[in-house]
Amino acid sequence: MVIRGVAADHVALRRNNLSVVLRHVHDLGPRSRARIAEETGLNKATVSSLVAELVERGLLREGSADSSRALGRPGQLVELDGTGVCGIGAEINVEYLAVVALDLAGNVVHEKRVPVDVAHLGPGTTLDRFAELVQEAVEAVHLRGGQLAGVTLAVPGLVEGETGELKLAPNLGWSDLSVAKEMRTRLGEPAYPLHVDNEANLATLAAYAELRETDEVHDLVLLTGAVGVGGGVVAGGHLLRGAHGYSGEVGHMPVAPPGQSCGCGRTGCWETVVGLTALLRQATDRHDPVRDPRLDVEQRLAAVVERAEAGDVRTLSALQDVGTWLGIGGAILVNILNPAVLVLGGYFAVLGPWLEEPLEQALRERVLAPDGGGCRVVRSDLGFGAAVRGGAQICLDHVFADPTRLGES
Amino acid sequence: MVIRGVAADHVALRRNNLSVVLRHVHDLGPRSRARIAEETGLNKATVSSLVAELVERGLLREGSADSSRALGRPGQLVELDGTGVCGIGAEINVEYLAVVALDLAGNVVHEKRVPVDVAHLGPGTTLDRFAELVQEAVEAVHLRGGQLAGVTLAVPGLVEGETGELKLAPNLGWSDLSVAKEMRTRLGEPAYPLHVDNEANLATLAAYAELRETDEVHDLVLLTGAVGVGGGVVAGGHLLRGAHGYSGEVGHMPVAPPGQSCGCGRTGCWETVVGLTALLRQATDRHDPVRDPRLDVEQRLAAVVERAEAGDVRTLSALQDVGTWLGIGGAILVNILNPAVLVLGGYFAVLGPWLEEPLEQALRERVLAPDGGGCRVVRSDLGFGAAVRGGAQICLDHVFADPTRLGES
DNA sequence: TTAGTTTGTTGGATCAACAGACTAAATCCG
DNA sequence: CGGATTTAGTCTGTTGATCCAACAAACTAA
Repeated sequence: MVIRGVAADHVALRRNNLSVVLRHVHDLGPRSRARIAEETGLNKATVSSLVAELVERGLLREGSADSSRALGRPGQLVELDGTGVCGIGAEINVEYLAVVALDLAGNVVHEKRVPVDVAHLGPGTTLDRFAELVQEAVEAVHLRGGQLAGVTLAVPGLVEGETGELKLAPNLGWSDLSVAKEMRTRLGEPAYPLHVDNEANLATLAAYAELRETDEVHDLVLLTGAVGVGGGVVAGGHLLRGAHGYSGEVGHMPVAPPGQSCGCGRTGCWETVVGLTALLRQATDRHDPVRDPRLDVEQRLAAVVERAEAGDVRTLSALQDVGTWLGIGGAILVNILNPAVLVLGGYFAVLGPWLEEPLEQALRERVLAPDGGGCRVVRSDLGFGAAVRGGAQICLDHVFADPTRLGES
Repeated sequence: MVIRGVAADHVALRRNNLSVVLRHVHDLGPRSRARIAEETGLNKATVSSLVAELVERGLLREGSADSSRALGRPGQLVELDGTGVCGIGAEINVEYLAVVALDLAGNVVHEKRVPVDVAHLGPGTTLDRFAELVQEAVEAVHLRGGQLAGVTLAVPGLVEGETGELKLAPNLGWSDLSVAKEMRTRLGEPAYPLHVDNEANLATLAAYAELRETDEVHDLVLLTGAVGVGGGVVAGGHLLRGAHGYSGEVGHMPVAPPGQSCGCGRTGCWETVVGLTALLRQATDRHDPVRDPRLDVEQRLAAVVERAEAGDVRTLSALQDVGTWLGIGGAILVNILNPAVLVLGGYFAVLGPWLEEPLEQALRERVLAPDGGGCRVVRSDLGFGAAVRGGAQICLDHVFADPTRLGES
């Protein structure tokens, strides 16, 4: 179906086919008009017309001649014109602010990350700094002569779907704050679309975009390990947001034996056995510098990796345990959602080599469907920049879905 | 975003708008052409043309004059013509075979249910009987002069999405059986579409269709209580199937203390504390006739209801416990999926009045989002006929999505 | 040089939605 | 009672997008 449930006319038809051609070239790479026609089922003449409009709008451009075919007149390659349009993703997190601008081809146009102690700074000052960071990126995009498709802000907390209000961000100590409104004011009521979304959701979208480049995957679960555990779900090619945007809260599944108390006030939460804190508690002594939360996370993780590589028994045993617990909770998710891929992000990705074996074993044992429901475990290599990429990606997705939206406004 | 935008032409445009008008009349009831035009945004002339084609195809019909408006020429009401098209849903379950035929308006055209001990009978004989049951329904539809949109078979087990093969049905003791193929042979290679789907998934669709009649709900979770526990998820208006169709296996979440051993071979599974067996174990003595699995489930449940109503302390305490455990597992689902509604089906619906209070309390305590993520708990009143209704519904949904498909074939 | 192949464009045909004029059928009001 | 007003639905012509078939262009191979 063209457009789900909405009355359509010539304009919608054209929009749909523009989107089909643009996506086709993006997903499958440069190719001639004739080939696009053959592969999409559109008529050659129609493709010519669509390509002309997309070139006009600065989304496609004519490339070199196609010399790959032996016989006949060679085609003129049509390729994505990345430079014309950019999307921006920006993130507030416990220890840093970050921003990235991607062009339509997915290339990084601008990138910045500053360490910030958000909890100490408070919302007002943090958002001031955050707005400066975003404004820099906006200017960088304009300096390159690109159009801005939109800005998406990632926050580590519950974001109300309709209003974009931040209901609760326990790790920041914030609650009931309209980040969108505050930022719009600070950015001078900008004309471009500005959205707010959950950090794990956006990281999931980034992982999805990356996986799709090589695989035909439309169902995945992302688990990001930090102090807590974040989760995101793509089901049937759509990000699962839930009725009010509060989906993906996997950290507090009551699967662990009552022991350590959790930040949420209960015991037995999953993140008390798979969070970074849990790993370090088990792998190190109290005064081990690796436990020091004032140090940079990446450096502390590097130390753990070093010990694991050196064969340190206590470290390896802790990793084994965390991997198994990861599998116990992961099996719940796989049983409910049957994803094609379980993506490990955050610190799980860094320590993946030691976590995967016990994790996969636990999955095999506990997933009801044969062969673990066919679920693969992969590590995301986007690191801690996944959320900002996903935020920028979501802006670009709007352009791919409706190439006519830009240029007019 | 559509999974993959498909190239569209005039025909697709027309199909889309036919679908829009048909759905509009179905969802919002009889109304004049002028009103349809106003509400959908289509042109008056276009609506006239679309309605004419839908009448031609036997999906809509002209009703009486609309006397509701005070002024001006009264409109001719256009209403759903239920009689023209039917969908059939049929179910194999542990204790019975069932079938229902629904017309486009959702009215029951034919219905039958026969008690059968499937595990004893074995696949061959069971499918023979099942085919007879379906054939009767097909004939009933033809006798009424209706076109058959399709048949969907519900089975209590894991159904592989692509092939429709039944991988594993522990409660039937079946595995790796191509139910679709077997049934097609027995039905004489019929021309109508024949699909196989998981019983809980189809029950979920039925609940979704029912809820949508009154509410704007697009995210829900269904829990059906039987010996085990089945689950189904609708997210963003789409049934969540997972990569291979194995989604919704909620019964084996390891949330219970290790005690009773589960049919899957492990201990601690959710269904060992919320399944019907668990309730009866706690509420009754060993030789209580209510425990006798040879008796009809509905009668045994009626006895439990009677004792609860009479204020029997042991029964009430058991219900309280099951309700709490239902909430503990339910909270996991609500945290992951953030549904607008949690629907209780199967025996949970029957005993709902006693389960809901402890269930809702557990949800409030354990769901991270404020106010339980806004999730309501409701009882389904479809009883054990939910799956067959959902199966018939799914056939009709295809007609609503593409009203041109019928008539031609 | 010529035949064969493939690309991309052109002009006409088709089809569906749209806009506005027009007819139809009711109520309101003098 | 009859004209004004209001709303419904149809009719006619226009617009716009795709498709089709023919054709010119560009290249290879013999």
